[in-house]
Amino acid sequence: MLDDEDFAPQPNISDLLVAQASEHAKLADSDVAALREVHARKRVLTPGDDVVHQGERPAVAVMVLEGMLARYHTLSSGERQYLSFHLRGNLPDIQSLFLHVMDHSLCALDEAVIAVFPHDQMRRMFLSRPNVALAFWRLTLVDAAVFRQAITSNGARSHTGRLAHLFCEIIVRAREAHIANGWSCALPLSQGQLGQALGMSHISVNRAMQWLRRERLVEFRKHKLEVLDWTGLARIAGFDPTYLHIDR
Amino acid sequence: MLDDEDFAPQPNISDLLVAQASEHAKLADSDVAALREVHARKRVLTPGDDVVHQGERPAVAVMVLEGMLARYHTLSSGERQYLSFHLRGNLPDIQSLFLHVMDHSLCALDEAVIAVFPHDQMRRMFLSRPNVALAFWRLTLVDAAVFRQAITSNGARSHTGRLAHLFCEIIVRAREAHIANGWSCALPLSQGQLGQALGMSHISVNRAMQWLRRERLVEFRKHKLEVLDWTGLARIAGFDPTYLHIDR
DNA sequence: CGCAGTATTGAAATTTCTCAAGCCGAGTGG
DNA sequence: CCACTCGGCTTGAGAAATTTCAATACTGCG
Repeated sequence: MLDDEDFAPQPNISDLLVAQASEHAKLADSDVAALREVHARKRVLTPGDDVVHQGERPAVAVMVLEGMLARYHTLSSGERQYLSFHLRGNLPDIQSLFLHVMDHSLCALDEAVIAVFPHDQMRRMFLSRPNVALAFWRLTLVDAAVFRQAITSNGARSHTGRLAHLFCEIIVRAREAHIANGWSCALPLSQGQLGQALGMSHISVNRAMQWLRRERLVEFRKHKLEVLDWTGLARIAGFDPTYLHIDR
Repeated sequence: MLDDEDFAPQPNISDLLVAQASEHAKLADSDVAALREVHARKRVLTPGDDVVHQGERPAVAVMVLEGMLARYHTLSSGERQYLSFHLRGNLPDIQSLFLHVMDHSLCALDEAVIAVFPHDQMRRMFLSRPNVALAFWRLTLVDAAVFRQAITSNGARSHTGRLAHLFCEIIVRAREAHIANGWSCALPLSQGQLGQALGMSHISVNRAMQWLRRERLVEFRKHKLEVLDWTGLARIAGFDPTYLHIDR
């Protein structure tokens, strides 16, 4: 069977991991070498596949290589609340290294490919290479900042504001991860799922979407997001990219 | 002027810091010694005082000694969204060590006392004592888990569910921090502020509160929370303490 | 005592959700 | 190639939840 790499070159796992860490701390050559020592397995997911489930105690952590993953809570009612979305390079369950039982689940939203790292290898590396630990720590801190924004979106923004804000965040992060095409990128979510992320019904999502469309701010069709008017969209969203901490 | 300690013995700063770190990682004697080397300043706050403000680049991090602090976002409209509440022992802006510009503010909710630690001392310690770094890392991960719950509360729970959930979280954390008195503890928030935390109007908070009261689940008067029926409250809230990761 | 901030109440205005139906496009099997 | 189905999108309208507005208590404090 042919590997994807024959068609669309996938980033090398180690390269991506090093790139990710380097965004968050100044690494010495020895740090980079240590990172390259980490042994990863690749895994392909189909839409809806759970990587880990709420309550489990995983022994591995993953990095997104292709496609999109999401974290979500399952309420006792069975209702689902999406918590965050994860693009190439993200490590959406790195916290499981230290928080042993999962307080949420992680699933694939589309056809996705992930790299799987054993916990013990990572832990060993963090103890021997404090710099690397700090890099990944910072990465989890940015995660937390994104959660904070979501609280504010769900708590204080209008429906259109929420949707616009999510679109802003996704496109900025996609561009940052070099998986955007100018001002458009993949966003494999239905309106129903958007509702489960933003705390609104799919009907409300639909109406907010139409408003953004009528104002010629964004286009969203067939799982593809296209920002038509960045300035306008960011204004409606009240979007301030500070919280993504793309500086260091 | 008399020090508070003459009346209500305040925990020693170093002890509290060590206790906090020990909850999250197994520390060697040398780790503890290093922690005790950190030099802290004490600071007293009055209700409403900001410790750091959104946009600033603090050079220090703080730990709560007495009273309660809160993180919050300020929207362009001027509206405020509370993000989290912090009790004795919490380090509510430790992330500022690595995320240099604050994406939110931190304020005192009542008369509060904090310990102030210079960033550079902490950073030095983290590099020389990876174990300690891991302990504080874990602490920020629990923080993130609490944010995730807040997303779900604001997004998917009923009004009474949200209020009940917040109450559950606060009482559990207060008991954990040994600042509760059985099933009651301080909670220096007005109904309006609760609304700004839970994404609902103060009227709705009032009505949810009355419902919880009528059901004899909780009592909340004069900034004091009293849980009358823990099981009932937790059921209404859909509260599962897993996310607080009080295990290790 | 009176002020300021908070809590409470009722009712109208508004938003949001639910329900129900129709539509559209992609994929399937005859 | 077309009819059919399924899922997701769209629309409208009534029901329900929520907010806003307005007025009235209550409380601690100077």
